Amino acid sequence: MYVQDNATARQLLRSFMQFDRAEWHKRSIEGCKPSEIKVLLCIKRNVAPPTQEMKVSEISRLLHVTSPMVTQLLKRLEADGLVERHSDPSDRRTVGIKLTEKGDLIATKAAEAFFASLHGLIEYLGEEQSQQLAELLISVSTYFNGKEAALQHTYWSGSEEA
Amino acid sequence: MYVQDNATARQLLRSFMQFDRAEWHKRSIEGCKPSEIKVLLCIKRNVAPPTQEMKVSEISRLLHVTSPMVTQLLKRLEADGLVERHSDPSDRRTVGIKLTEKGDLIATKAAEAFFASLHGLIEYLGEEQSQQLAELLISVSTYFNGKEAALQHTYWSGSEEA
DNA sequence: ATAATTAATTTGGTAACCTAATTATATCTA
DNA sequence: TAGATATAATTAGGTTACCAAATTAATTAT
Repeated sequence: MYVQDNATARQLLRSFMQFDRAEWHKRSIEGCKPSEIKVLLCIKRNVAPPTQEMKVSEISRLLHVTSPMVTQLLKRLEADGLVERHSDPSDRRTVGIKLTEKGDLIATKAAEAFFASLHGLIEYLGEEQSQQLAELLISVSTYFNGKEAALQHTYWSGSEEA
Repeated sequence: MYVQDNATARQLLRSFMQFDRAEWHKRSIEGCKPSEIKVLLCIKRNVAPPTQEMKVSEISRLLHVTSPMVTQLLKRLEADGLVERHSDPSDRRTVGIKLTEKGDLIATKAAEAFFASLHGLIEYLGEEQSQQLAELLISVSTYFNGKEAALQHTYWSGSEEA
């Protein structure tokens, strides 16, 4: 059984392993660790216009990490002067989180670096193949993580959660 | 600049993030952690016929992890009775590593689980798309990690290192 | 015979996550 | 409206998967 497919399965597995080791998001930028950069970008891309602030729970949901993890990351970012926390007067359990000027600058630089790298990739693969790749990877995520996962948005998606 | 491509770049980034979170190799099997399973499979797939043994340095090279890491993993696997170490009499600095019967059994089970999951994926995506995906991911790795990376084999590749 | 090299190991980190328990506040209910 | 319940964030402590530097032991090269 599966004799014919074995070659494809092995190729796939090998390609997954290699992609896993690929350094597309493992670099520190301006002294920020990858996980910290993700938080900065998440805030930059998802703040609501009136206050320009986000809640811990929103970041947690968008990045798919627990709120204790978000708290820890924010603690470091605050110590580095990249975000500010203000206790929300309308619900004092929550905290409004906002990028500082410095934090915004680093987020911008990080986004530029990410997109420059991606544009290089798109040039390398070609527009059409790049789009196909994105579609295929979403299908793979759907297959492995169940349908919900593929519908969830990450921090760089401009659109809102369903 | 890059205005047209921005949508593609964002889609790509989102697909990468989602794939990153996909649980295709994050499961423990039979009490073995993912990293331990990788070592077991690496040994099973790459042992040389005469002795059925491997060296730490070979595992390290094939899995792209440092030898101290391999040593640590082997220590746990040995404690669980899944591998055996024999000091090689022809070069007593090195150690021959071999799966025990129990280790071989778990490696077999792990491989079966991996491939069952992959065959499901191939069915889901279709044979042709699966192959295209594998090729695209290898291209992406080449782009991000440099040409050498794409030529290196992982533990499931039946073929030998170049 | 000594120096240099190599293989594996020990030691002591780090990054990125997690769960459980705690604290403070808000909301619901009797 | 007082007490019970729920929710947001944090603190505390643990895990996995890695790494670099130093060490030990054995081999090879001068």
